[in-house]
Amino acid sequence: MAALPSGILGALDPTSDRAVFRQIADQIREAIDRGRFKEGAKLPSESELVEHFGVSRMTVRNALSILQSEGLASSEHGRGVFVRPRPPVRRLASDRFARRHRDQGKSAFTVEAEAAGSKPEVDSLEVREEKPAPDISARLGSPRKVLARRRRYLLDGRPVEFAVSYLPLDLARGTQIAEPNPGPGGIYARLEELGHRLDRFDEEVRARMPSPTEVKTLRLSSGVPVISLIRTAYDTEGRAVEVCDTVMAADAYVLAYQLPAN
Amino acid sequence: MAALPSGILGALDPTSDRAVFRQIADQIREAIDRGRFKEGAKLPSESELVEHFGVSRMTVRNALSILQSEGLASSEHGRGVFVRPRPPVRRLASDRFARRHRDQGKSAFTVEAEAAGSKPEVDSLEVREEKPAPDISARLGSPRKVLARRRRYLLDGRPVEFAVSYLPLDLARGTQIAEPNPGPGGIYARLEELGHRLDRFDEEVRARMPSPTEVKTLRLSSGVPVISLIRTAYDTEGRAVEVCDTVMAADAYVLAYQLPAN
DNA sequence: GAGGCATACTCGTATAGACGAGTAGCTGTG
DNA sequence: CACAGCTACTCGTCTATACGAGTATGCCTC
Repeated sequence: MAALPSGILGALDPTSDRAVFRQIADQIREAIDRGRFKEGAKLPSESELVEHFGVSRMTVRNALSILQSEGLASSEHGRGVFVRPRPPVRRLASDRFARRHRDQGKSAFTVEAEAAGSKPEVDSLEVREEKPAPDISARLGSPRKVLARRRRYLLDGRPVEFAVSYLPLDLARGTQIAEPNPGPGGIYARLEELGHRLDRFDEEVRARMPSPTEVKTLRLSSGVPVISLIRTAYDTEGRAVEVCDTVMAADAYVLAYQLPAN
Repeated sequence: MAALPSGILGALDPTSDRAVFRQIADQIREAIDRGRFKEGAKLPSESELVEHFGVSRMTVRNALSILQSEGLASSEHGRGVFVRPRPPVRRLASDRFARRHRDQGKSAFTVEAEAAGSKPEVDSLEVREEKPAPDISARLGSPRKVLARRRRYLLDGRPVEFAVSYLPLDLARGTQIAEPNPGPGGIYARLEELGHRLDRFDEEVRARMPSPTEVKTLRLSSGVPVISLIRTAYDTEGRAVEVCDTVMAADAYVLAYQLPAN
C-alpha cells in the first residue's frame, strides 16, 4: 500500500531503553528541526509510518500525539498531520496605552493591525453589569457590582485574544463606557473625560494551558498555551478604575516591556 | 476487583456525539473544579475508572491524558494519577533590577527567595566564550564572539528557571564578569563599575510548550508551558551590553510590570 | 527489630483488529 | 460542463489483550 516516507526518517534502535513511540517522535522532531519537513508540510501518514517502522498504529499515533502536545504538529481529520505553521505574531509594546496613541477614531487594536497589514475584527461584544469575582473585586477596591465589557479580537479571521474589562459601576454606569461603542480613544479616553486622569497600569503576566472553553473561543490547536494578562489601571489619585482580564493565544503574541534601570 | 470510585463521578450519555473519552475527561475535570478531588489528591485508578464507566482501559487512559495535557493532573508510575498541585509562585516585579536592590552580597534571586521563605540554589553554572546565535548577535550589535553565562535556578530543590546571559566579549573578557562568581550585586554592578551605567532594560515575553531538553532540565510535568523572557540591557550611551535569555516553568512565575500612562 | 522477599496494586508500552467520519479526487451520468 | 456518487485515502474512536516496570505493603526470616 503506502509508499515509504522517503529517506528522511531512519530506523529504530532496538537496544535502546527509550520507548519505541518516543524514538519515533524523536526522529520526526529532528527531521522537522532540520527543515526536512517544512512549515505547513504534511508529515507521512500514520499508515506510512506504521509500515516504515514496522510497529502498530497505536504506537505511531502515540508518537504523533507527543509532537502535537509539543506544539510542533497538528492533525486534520481526513487530511493528515502537518507541521504546525507559526502564525504571524502580534507585538504588544509597553507604550501601547500612551495617550498619544489615543486620539484616533479607531481602537488601538484596529489601528495597529491595519498598520501591520492584517484585517482586524472585534467580535461577540457584550456589555453588562455583574457581581465581580473575588480577585477582580479585590483589585478594584471591592465594589458590590461592576460593569463588564467582553469582546473577542480576530486577526485575518483568526481569533487571537479574548478580553474582559471590569469597571466600578458607580464610575461607568450611564456613561458612554456602558455603551457597546465607547467612542474614539476607547474607554480610557472616556475615563479621562470623566476626570480620572490615568497615571499608571499594572500588568500581571502568566502562562498556562487553556481550558476547553478557551480552546473553543480562540480555536486553539493542541500544544498552544495561553498568556493570561491582568491589567489594572490607576488614576492620578491612586484609585483602580479598570481591571482588564485578557487571554491571548500564546503563538500569536510577544509582549514587549521597557523597564527603567532606576 | 477495584472498588467503585465513590459517588463523585456520574454516568456517560450514550446519546451524546461527544466521544466517550472526552465525556470521562469532562466528568473528572468538573469534579476537580468543584473541589471533589483536592490538590494533590489521588484520582481513581485506571482500573477503577474502567469498571465504573464500563469502557476499555485505553479509553480511560485517553481521558486521563487529556487532563494531563491541560495541566490538571499528572501521573506517577506505580502510584497513580494525581490532581496537580499548584506550586508556590514567584513574582517577578518590574523593579527587580533597580540599583537599590543591588547592594547586597547575594544575588537578587537568593535575597528574594529567602525573603519568601524558600531555599534558593544556583546550579550548573557555566561560563564560556562562544559564537552567538543570530538573534542574540543582532541584539548585541553583531559581535563576533560573546561571553555566555549559563545557570539554573532552584527553589526548595525544584528547578524553576534556566538562564543564559550573553555579553560582548570585548566588554567582559578578563573582568570579574568572566568569573563563575561575579561578586556582590552581580554582573550589573560590575558593568557599572566598568563605566557602563545602565539606562534601561527591554524585555520580550513569550509562552510556548517546552522542548524535550527543557522538560528535562526544568523537570516539567506535562501540561506545563514555559515562559521565555529575553532581556536586553542598555547603557546610557544606548549600547546593548547584555542579553539574557531565560526559560521559566510557567507554573512557578507571575511577571509583574508597571507601565506609566504617559 | 532489620532486612529481604513475595505480592498486589499502580501506570507504561505495545499489539491487532474493527468501525466511523472527514476529505479529495475520479468517474460516470445527466 | 456541472454535479452526484463512488472510492480510496486520511485521522478518530474503541475494544481486548499482553507483558513490563515502578511502588507500597505486609509477612517471614534471621
